[in-house]
Amino acid sequence: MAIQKTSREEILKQSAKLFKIKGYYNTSMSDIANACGLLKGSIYHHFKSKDDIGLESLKYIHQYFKDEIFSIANNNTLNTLEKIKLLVRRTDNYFLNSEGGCLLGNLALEVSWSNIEFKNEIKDYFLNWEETLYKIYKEKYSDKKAQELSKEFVALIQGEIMMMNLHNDKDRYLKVGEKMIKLLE
Amino acid sequence: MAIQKTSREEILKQSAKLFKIKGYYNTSMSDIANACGLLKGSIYHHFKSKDDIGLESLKYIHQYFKDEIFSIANNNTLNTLEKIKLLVRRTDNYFLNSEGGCLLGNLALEVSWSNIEFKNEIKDYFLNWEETLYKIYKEKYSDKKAQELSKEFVALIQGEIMMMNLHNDKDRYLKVGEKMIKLLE
Amino acid sequence: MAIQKTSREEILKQSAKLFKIKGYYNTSMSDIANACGLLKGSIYHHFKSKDDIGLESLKYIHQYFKDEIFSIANNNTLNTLEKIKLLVRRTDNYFLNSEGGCLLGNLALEVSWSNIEFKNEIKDYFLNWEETLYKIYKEKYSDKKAQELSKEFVALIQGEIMMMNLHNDKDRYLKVGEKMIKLLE
Amino acid sequence: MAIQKTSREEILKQSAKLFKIKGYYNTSMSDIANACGLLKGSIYHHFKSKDDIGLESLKYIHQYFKDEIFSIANNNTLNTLEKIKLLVRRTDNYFLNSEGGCLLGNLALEVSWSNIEFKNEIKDYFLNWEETLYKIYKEKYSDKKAQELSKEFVALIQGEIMMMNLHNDKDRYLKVGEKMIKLLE
DNA sequence: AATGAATGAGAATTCATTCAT
DNA sequence: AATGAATGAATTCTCATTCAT
Repeated sequence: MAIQKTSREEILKQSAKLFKIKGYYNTSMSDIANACGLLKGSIYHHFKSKDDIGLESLKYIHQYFKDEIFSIANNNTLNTLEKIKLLVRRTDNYFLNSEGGCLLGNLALEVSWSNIEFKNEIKDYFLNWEETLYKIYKEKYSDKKAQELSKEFVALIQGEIMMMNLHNDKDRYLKVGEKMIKLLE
Repeated sequence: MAIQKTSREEILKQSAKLFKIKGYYNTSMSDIANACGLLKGSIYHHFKSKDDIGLESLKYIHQYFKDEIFSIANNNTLNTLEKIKLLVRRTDNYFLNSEGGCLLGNLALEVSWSNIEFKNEIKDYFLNWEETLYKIYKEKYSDKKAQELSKEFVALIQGEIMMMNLHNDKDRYLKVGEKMIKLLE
Repeated sequence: MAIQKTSREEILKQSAKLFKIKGYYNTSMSDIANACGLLKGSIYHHFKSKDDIGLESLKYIHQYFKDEIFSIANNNTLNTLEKIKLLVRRTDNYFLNSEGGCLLGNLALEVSWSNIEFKNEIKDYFLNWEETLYKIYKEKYSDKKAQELSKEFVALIQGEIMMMNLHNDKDRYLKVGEKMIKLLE
Repeated sequence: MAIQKTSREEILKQSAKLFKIKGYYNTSMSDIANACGLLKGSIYHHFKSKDDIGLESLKYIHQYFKDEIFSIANNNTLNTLEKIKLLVRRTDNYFLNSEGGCLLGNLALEVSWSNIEFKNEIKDYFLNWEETLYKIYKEKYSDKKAQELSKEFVALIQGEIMMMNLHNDKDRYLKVGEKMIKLLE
């Protein structure tokens, strides 16, 4: 997920991982400090609060998706099928290789009630994702159909990630990607 | 003052609601006691720990689904279409009228890593749900197709509940029910 | 230790046993109720507080010693040697057959600082014990020697009970009794 | 406010004192914190639990005895009589000048049933003490007699400390030391 | 006498945060 | 930047006690 540049980034990576697996409220500043090889107090050199880390880690992952995945829709050097294939590959790569699924999705249910900033970041992320798929499906489908497909796939992916976490089985999740591609073949 | 103020079931109802909205770790025993009009300590008369309440509330909602929704698949007085329509109506009724969506789904991502008993209860719930849909779709579709549809709908419903919570918009969620019915018309 | 007459006595027996083994502060009213097959609340029908039970259980065991052991010194049907032998037999019987040693001795160090009534009861018990031995040794030894022997044996017995509890070995404790007898043979 | 207010050792000293006087279960973390001029929570910076403090305080006092008292047996610059005299002086010094008698002895009866680690530390302490006396008495007595004397004195000292605490009278306790010395004159 | 729900104070422990060094 | 001692509020849980039934 990019090379480590700063301690700040390392902290975000480690906390994103912990939040995803253990949940936001169940992850303590000690857990984060431990994971980074720091002491609790030292974290406050980089972030002003736990909520700050929470929001920044959401933004960090969101940015990663923007850079690596959502940008594909605007890549004019690829045709429609190539776009969706690349998108699926990159998405799978993230969700399958990083333990615990989707940070923004996992936190959506836990924190969006209590922290409006978190909720907005998460909403924004999913809207960006829908928009990305919409742009790609628009190349072959009607506006209405593209709208429908993009929204449904985003929801379905989240649902299947939940099931993948529970049942330790990647098959159903992978089927979604295949289905997304098939519709553009 | 030894008059029974609160039943075990009332505590489960209140905590299920709180867990769903605020999350498990972010809900304190004080929150639960407050919601029940009791003092913190009094809760321990009914449950031996917070985890006990957590597990029992999952079981309580799971049982509600078994009784009210999953049982529909075995109701021989209804035809296939009537079954799915009743199931969708009852499901909508629960998810739309109780704030915060689906307890088992919401907690799935937050707690299943840290509490294996919670995870097993949640897995079981989703398997029961899939089985229910499978039985109904089997009446019209092949085994394979019925399997696929049931699993996909369960995941999709969870995904759409997540989106409904985020975007405060019931339309997408309601579309899933319509789609479930249409496939059996 | 006498036949059960009342629930009250049963509660005292059970709490004496628990206090001896677990300590006073580490024994809860629940523990006592459990051991008696009662519920917590029911105990308050018989005793007005935990301290009440504590004090009464000390008195109960003290009374048992008065009746069964300390009275031996005044029994004119026995000669000196018979007295000490009976006393040792009865003492051994109590300390070896009831788990955990000597209630009054065990609690002496734990509670006498915080509860003056407890402390006085325990002091009285040990003074009665010393006096008993004194009377017997006076039959053969000088006043001064009898004083010394009685005090030393009481202390030594307590020390050896402590060691018996720790090392699970009755030999050293039993030696004290033998020594007590030998001095009067 | 991050200046070190209290060292680990200071906490051990204060808790050893409190445990000795009030008992282990009757001493709260607040009591300990108060005695150290800290807040409850701050103690956890130094120790991970109350049991941890309990065990470490036992070890701390045990170590003090090893360093200051038990080591005397191996001091080849002293003759037998000098050894026992120094040992008695140092022992008296500890038991008479520190309120409440002997930590390990006081806790022996209260906690050894419920905490096996405590029990083992306490057993070890008394075995070390016996061994120390054994080595010294061996210089003048037979193996068997030395064994007997060492064990008896250790038990007797504990018994007399209990009586000293109860009756507020040091005379009996001091007699034990005199007796220990007389046997080597 | 016994029950069992409720109380309220207090227990041990955790946690986010601060700050002098 | 990092440390680590300290804070103080909050958390889970326990306990002795009360009292209507």
